[in-house]
Amino acid sequence: MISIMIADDHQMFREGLSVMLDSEKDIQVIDVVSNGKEVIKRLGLRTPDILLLDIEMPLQDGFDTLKWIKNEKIPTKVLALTMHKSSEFIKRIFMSGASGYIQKDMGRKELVKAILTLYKEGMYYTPEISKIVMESLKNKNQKSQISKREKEIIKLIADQLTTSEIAKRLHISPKTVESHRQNILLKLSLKNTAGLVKYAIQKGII
Amino acid sequence: MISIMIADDHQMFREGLSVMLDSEKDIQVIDVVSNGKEVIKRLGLRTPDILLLDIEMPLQDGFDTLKWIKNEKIPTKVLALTMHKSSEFIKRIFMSGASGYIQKDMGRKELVKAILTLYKEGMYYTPEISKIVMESLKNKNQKSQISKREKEIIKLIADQLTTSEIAKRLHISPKTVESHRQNILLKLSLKNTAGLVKYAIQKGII
DNA sequence: AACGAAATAGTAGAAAACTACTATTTTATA
DNA sequence: TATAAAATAGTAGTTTTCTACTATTTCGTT
Repeated sequence: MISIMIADDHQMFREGLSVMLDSEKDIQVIDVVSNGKEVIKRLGLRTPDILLLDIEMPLQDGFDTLKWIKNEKIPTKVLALTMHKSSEFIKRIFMSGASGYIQKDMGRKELVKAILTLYKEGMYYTPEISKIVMESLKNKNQKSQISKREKEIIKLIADQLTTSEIAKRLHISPKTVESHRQNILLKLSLKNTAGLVKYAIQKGII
Repeated sequence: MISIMIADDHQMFREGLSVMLDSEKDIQVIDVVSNGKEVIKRLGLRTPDILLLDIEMPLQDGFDTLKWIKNEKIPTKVLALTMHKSSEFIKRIFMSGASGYIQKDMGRKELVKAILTLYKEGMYYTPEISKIVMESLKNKNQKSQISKREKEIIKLIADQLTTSEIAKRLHISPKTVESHRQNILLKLSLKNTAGLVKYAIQKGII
C-alpha cells in the first residue's frame, strides 16, 4: 500500500484526484492539503510515501516546499504536478529536490504508473522530459537567471510604469533602470516590452 | 438520475472529476471529452442533462461551444467551469448561454450542489457571482467591447511584432494598426503596451 | 581575500510607441 | 435601408523604448 499526500490549491482538482487515486488498490490517500505551508505542517506529523505536489500554489509555492523537504531530509518522495513544460521550469523542479514530474494533463493511467514507478524505483520521468532537460543543457549559456532586482523591475514595467517612473519609485537613475531592462531582454531573448510582459506572466515571474 | 457530460482539456482533471461525480448517487457521467469540437460531435449523438464545460480550452473554446449550443437549441444545460472571476468573463459566459457558473477551486460539495440546483431550477450561481455581475452593470459604459480585428492586433503585439510588422502581416497601413492600438488602449483604459499584454493574458483574450 | 554576479550609471543615436486629432469606407443589423 | 460600429488611413509632434557600448561599486560565496 502506497500512502499519498495531495497538495493542490484548487479544491475541485484535489478532491477529484483524491477520489480517483483512492479507488486504486495499491494506493491510499492519507492527506489532502491546499498549499505549501500546510504541507510542511502535515509532514511534521506523518510522512507519506509520496507527495503529489502542485507547483503553482499561493502562500508558498512548490519550489519553496521542495526546498524545505530537501533541507529537512524528509524521506517522502515528491511527484511534481504542473501544467508547464518549459525546460527552465522542469530543471528547477528537479534541482529543488523532486523525484518525479508529471504534467497535469496526463491521464489516470500515466499518473498511477508514475506513482508506482516512483515508489519502486525512486524516480519518475518520461523520455520526453529527459529529452527536454538534456537538450537545454547542451545549448546552455548558464547565465539566464533573472535576479531579484530584475524581477522587481519586470513587475513595475507590467504595471505600466515608464522607465523614469520606475527610477523614481526605486530611487535609482533612469539609466540603471534602462540597463536592467536591456539585460532582461537579452537574458530572456526577447524583443520588446510586450514579449517581456507575456513571458513574465506565463512563466509566473509576476 | 442526472446525466452529465464533462469537457476539459486536462485529462487528469476530467478523469478525477468523472470518478468523483460517478460516485454520487444521483449523478451519472455519460461522456467525457477534451475540447469544444468533441462536445459538438457528441451532442449530436446524445443529449445529457448537464454539460460541465471548461471555458479555457484549445481547438475551440467554451464561448464558441456555448454559442453553438444556444444556436442549435440543444436542451442540455451548461455549467461553466473556470478559474477566472472577472466580471467581464462571467458576463460573457452567461451571455453566451450558460445556465450556471462555478469556479474550479470550489469543492465537491459545492459542485454537487450546483449540479442539483441547475437540474432542478435550471440555473445556478452564487450570491458572490450575482453581486459581481450586478455591480459591473452599474458602472458600465457599455462600449468596452474589443472587436475581432482588435483582438487580432493584440495577439500580434503580444507576439512582439512592431506596428509596421503587424501592418505587413495584415496587409493594412501602419496608420491603421496605430489607430487600432490607440483605440484598444482607450477602450481598456490602459497606458501602454505592457499593460495591454498583461490585461489581455489575464482576461483570457490571448 | 579573491572572484564573479548583480546593481549601479553613463553617452549617443535610432526605432518604436504614444497623443491628439480628422475623415472615409466597409460591414452588420435593427 | 438607415444607422451605428468597425475598419480603414492620414498629419504632426512628443515621449518612450531599444541598441550598443563602457565602467564603477556592491554583494554573496568560495
